[in-house]
Formats: sequence, C-alpha cells, structure tokens
Amino acid sequence: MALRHAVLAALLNEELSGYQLAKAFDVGVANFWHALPQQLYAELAKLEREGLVAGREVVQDTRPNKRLFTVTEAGLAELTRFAATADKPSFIRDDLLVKVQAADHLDPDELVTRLLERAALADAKIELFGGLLRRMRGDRDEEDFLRHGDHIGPYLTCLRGLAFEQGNRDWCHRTAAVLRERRTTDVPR
Amino acid sequence: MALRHAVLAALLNEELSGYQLAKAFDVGVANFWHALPQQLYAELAKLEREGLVAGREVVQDTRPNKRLFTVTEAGLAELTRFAATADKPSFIRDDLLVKVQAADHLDPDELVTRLLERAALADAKIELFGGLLRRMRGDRDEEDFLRHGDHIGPYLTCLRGLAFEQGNRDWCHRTAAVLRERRTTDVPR
DNA sequence: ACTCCCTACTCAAAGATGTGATTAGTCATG
DNA sequence: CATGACTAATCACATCTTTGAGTAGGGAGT
Repeated sequence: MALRHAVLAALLNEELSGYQLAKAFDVGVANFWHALPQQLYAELAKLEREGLVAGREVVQDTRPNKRLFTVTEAGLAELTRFAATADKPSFIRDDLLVKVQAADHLDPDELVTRLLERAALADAKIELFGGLLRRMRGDRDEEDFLRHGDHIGPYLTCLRGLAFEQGNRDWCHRTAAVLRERRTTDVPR
Repeated sequence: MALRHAVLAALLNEELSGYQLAKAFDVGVANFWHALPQQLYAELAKLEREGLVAGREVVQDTRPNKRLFTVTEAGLAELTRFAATADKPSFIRDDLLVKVQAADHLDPDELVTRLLERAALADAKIELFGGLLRRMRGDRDEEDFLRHGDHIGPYLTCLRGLAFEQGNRDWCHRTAAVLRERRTTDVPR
C-alpha cells in the first residue's frame, strides 16, 4: 500500500495529469518508485474518490483534454501519517543478479554481454540524473542548495538514484572483468 | 516469472529444504531476490511438477521430516535459456525514499528518525555480508578467490548486496545531516 | 497520401506478492 | 512445568503489478 503514497509524494510539488505522472514513473525520473500507467490512473481515481487528491479538467483544443491533480489537505495528512510508520527494509530484486548467482553453471560470455548491456543502461541513467540534479539546483552548488533551497526532497531522492546507478555500473564492470579473467586464465570445464 | 529462476539459482550450489530456502530468501542472505515462505513452497511444488527440481524426503526423528530439493538437468537448461534473455532494468522501490521525496512537507525530526533506523539496519546487513564473504573466500584474498575459486556466483551477488547497503547507509547519514542542518539554521515554516 | 509517433486515457486478465493464521512436534530457559 | 522460540509446512485471501490490447485525435516526416 505504498503506491498511493508514492503518487501523493510525486504530486506534492507539481500539478500533474495521469499521463505526465506515468511519464515520471516510467523512465526513472521517479527514482524511488516505479509503476505503469494503468496502475497510476487506477490509483488516481481511488485517491480522488477518497478525497486525497483533487482533479481539475483542463480543456485543450489542440490535444485531448486532460485532468490535472493536486494533493488535498487530507492527502497531506495521509502522507504525514505514513511518514510516522516504520518502513520495511528495501531489497534488491533483479534478473541480472539471479543470472550472476548462477554464474558458475552458465556461459560466461552470455553473462558478460548482459552485464555490459546493464552497465550501458546505468550510464544513461547516470547522465539523466546528473542533468536533473543540475536543473534542480540551478546555479548554486550542492551544499548551498541543500542548506537553503526549496524542494530538496526530489533532489535527495535523485541523489540516491544516482548513487544506485553508479553502484550498478561499477559492479557490472567489475563482475564482467572477473568473468573475462577466468575465461582466459582458467582451464575450461 | 523470475522467482522460479531465483529459486533455481539458489539451489544450484546447495541442496535445500523449503524451509531453509525460505530462511535464505528472508533475511537477505539472498541479496538478489526476496520472497516469503508461502511463495517458495508454492514455487517448489510447481517446479517439481515441471521436472525442473527434484525433491527427496529426508526422515528425521528429532524434527519433522523435510524434503530437500536439487536442480535437475531440465532445471539447469531452463536457467540457461533464461540467462540468454534480456532483462528488464531494476528499480529502487522503497518506502523511505517516498518519505524523503515529500521531505519539504513533512516533519524533519520524524524523517531523521526513519533515516537513522534504516542506517542501523544497513549497518547490520553490511556486517552480515562481510562475514558471508569472508566465509566464502576462506583464507584467500578476494582477487585470488575470484580468479581461481569455485562458486563465485554467490560471492559476486553478495558483493552487490554489500555495495547496495553501503550506499544506503551513506545516503541515510548524508540525508539526515542535511535535514538536521536545515532544521537548526533555517527559519521555521 | 500514408504511416508513425505523441498525447490522453481505459479495460480485462493473468501472475506475483503480501498479510495473517494454523498445525504440530522439539528444544531451551526460567 | 510452562512459556516462548525454532523447525517444517500449508491455507485462504487481498492487493499489487505486469501483460497486452484498444480508442481517438493531432502533428511530423517521406
């Protein structure tokens, strides 16, 4: 039951449509949660029924009309209540790690391919997040922004996303290197 | 449909009962996937029906009998097939990050409490993983083990788990420090 | 003129995951 | 000798998440 809170948190600083929200939750702009459009539309409808968000129709002549959502008082109260609860530890859950876990029984070349694919993906995200951070802090440096700026929440979560992807990238390269090493120096099975 | 592969990967190097598997998947010994006992029993039953694992009854007089499972040829083949597929990118999905995303609208003290709780949890895992790694590599150093040792799969995934938890801990401390700073130096809302 | 992609949203269904409880015997601790 | 903790497994249910498709108009490119 945390998707609802993720949606509320995402809507706090900007008024968004379901579609825009879906974009944000898709690529990874939301480095703290991930969800597909269908879930978001459904969740928004539920939140609206419960009065935690309020939607307003925006008529557009050039594009289909859309509904923009904002968090209500009740929504903020719900988030506050949520913030006071203990949270369950977070786990990594990753196809790629499953494959590496079985590395001793699989084709190393195949794995190295996967690892490099993933490393490239991580690189792309690193650049993306770097850009986002720069945009958020404007011309200030990080220390200054974090001490005196507004909307530091998204900045802080983005920092975690960045570190995560750097961790991913480093580990992928390291692991690929290990597997390549063994392929060349070890006797074949 | 990756839980099945996680189970297969976990069973590759050791014969385990459902219960032992559940332990491994619980605390985080499995740093690559997480699942509850019910899921694992159900998945083991399915895998057995499909012939990807084989179970054998072990009669115990002092404890309830148990069934130990091993991966079959067909199971390994399935894993091999899986390894050749592209994997979806992994996302962080974390209650705590949701809360921090909303930091600008929540009580900083509450958040700092959560962050320190999480940091403590991360520390515990770091120690746990450190111990596991030491046990796995025995008296060799890491370079040597990774180049010539057996069962490096679990070692490599554990390294990722370790780095992940270190990232968690560092980010928690950093974020808590930022929030504390602002509380003391900034004007209240 | 045609096709493709973008905005904006919806429906249905399958599969994965989480919550909570239950059975039942053994072991250690106070 | 009672209480709680551990091994071993299972059941029912609720919710979350993913897969896949479909509607509908507008703009951009070939």
